[in-house]
Amino acid sequence: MPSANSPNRFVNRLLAALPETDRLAILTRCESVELQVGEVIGEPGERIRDVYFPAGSLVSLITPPDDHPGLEVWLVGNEGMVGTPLVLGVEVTRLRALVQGAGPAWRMTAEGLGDALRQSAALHRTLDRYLSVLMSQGAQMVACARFHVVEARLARWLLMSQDRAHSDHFHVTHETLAAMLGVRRVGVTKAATALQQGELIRYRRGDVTILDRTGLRAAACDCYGTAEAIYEQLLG
Amino acid sequence: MPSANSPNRFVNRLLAALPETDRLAILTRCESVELQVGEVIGEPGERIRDVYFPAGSLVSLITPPDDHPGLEVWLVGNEGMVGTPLVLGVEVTRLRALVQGAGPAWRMTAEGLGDALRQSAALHRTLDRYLSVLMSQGAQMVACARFHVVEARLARWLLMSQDRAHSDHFHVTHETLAAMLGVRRVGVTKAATALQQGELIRYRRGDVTILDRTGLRAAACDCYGTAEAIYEQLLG
DNA sequence: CGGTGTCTGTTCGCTACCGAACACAGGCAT
DNA sequence: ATGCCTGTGTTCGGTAGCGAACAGACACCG
Repeated sequence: MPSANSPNRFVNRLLAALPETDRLAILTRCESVELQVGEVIGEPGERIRDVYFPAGSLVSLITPPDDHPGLEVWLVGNEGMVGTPLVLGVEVTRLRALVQGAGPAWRMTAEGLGDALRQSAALHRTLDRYLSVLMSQGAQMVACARFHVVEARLARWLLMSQDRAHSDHFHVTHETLAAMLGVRRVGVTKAATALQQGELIRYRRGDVTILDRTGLRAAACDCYGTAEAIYEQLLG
Repeated sequence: MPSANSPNRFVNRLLAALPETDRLAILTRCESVELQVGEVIGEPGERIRDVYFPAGSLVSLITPPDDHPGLEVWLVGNEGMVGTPLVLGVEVTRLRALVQGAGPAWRMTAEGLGDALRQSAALHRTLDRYLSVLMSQGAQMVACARFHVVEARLARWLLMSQDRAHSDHFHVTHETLAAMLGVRRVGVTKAATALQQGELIRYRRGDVTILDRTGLRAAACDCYGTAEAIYEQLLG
């Protein structure tokens, strides 16, 4: 597991997969930014000004609370991108993009992305495939949110977060997790307590450490493995 | 509300939105087929051979049952298309496509779609927008499956089905509805009984008739209106 | 050093839904 | 008619999660 200052702290897998020339051309259009926890880089109904390719950072895409609390649909780290509607020529989003983990990301303007897509067929192909992955994973999330118990969903979230943040330690409160999973904070506390008693994780005032990744996989729902498999199949 | 043999029984809205010349060129690549209830026109993991543009027919896209019953993610009628991954250059699907309502559809081979996309920028643009709609509606479905009670979700399903089938009468059993909504049959029976007692619908051995559309809208969750609004905003 | 806000733990009664099982009615075939 | 299959209605005990409310524990700050 790479440490916080490992070399691939600045790598985004979508961009890394591109041919050298395309990648360099695209990176010159990008700006390197440091995302901060709690920062909102996209709001439902708003025009998308920039797209982000997270490197060490972690971003939640959340359905806006109509009558319900709110619910994370996708978790985006260095394997993905924020601002996908632009790839399809659509300038608005219906999801809130909330930074969950601080870290670097590559930022590009909407126009920059348009130019890049026109110039690099490889980029276009890669992002199209990524969209396809998101649709499959989204379908999976529907079932996950409907059928799986809080404890399993929490374990899944922690695993995905660890993968994307490239660290076995991160900061997130029960309250925040509850908002992601669409349950009460009490429900998270209960599930987290169980995971801690099973020596799978340790946490203390928002600082979560993953102790036993294998055990956590066993506690998580299959959605974790399935989601990873979908990605690897199309972009691995 | 158009009757079962109304003129737009053979119309697909995605195709209808195209400029005359593009539409005619595309329709020559299409074959008109009659889909039968229960027919499966796509299986998880399989290569997509054909895409379908339903006209009077109705198709459910369902997440495969891993440990759970199974759950409808999208309902596609004459406003949409089946086989969307191909638009993104991906040849496999992870969803089961099950025909819920018999009726006509336009069928095109995978190669035909590829050619059509290359020749008609308008088609490409339209389908890209449609994909964007699906992603937004999918995010909505995650929340709907998680938060809303069976009765509201059933009402929503009936409304969507009515819109897409262009008929206030169709055939679907409680058992089937249970599989769509991811609940037990008993749960559907209970909810359907309530709707029937409220004089919103009538049903008898699988034949459902919608009596009071306005009342049904009130009984349904907001996801109905939201999903329609998303579509209209981008493709209306 | 005490005060204040954040984070976590626990309790209460309540509801929607679950799994399983059984009863019954309409329609079709023999 | 008899029997069978499909579709619907009902019941039972059990559980995961809900809303609300409160209590303790830690951390920072003046």
